[in-house]
Amino acid sequence: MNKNYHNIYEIVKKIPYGKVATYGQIAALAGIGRNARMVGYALFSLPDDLEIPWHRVINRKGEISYSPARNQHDNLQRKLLELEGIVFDMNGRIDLKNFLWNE
DNA sequence: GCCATGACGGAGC
DNA sequence: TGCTCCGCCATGG
Repeated sequence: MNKNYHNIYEIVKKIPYGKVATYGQIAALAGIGRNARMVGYALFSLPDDLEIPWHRVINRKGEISYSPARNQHDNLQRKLLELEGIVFDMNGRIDLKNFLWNE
């Protein structure tokens, strides 16, 4: 467990209600810019118990990305986001223009 | 220690 | 926007 990983969690927790952030954005803010993949790794190994809004973290396309292992929870993340007022288009994507978190 | 894999991102087409 | 290729690098076999 690195300090950077800790930063990732801290940053994800800072994402405001009704907003989303991309992996690259999180990585940049955590000081590990190029390691967007590590952000995904970190979140993947994250227990659901903690109060970390992992569902507000998406890929650059504005779509929810998830591991095959989490496949059964695909609608969970989407549902959580919809509850926050985030709208999905017919392709299941989020309008980053309106919902992307600007620090 | 090498090799394959991966919640990704960006450049090029 | 989509697809492909490449770069980055932690993690596991």
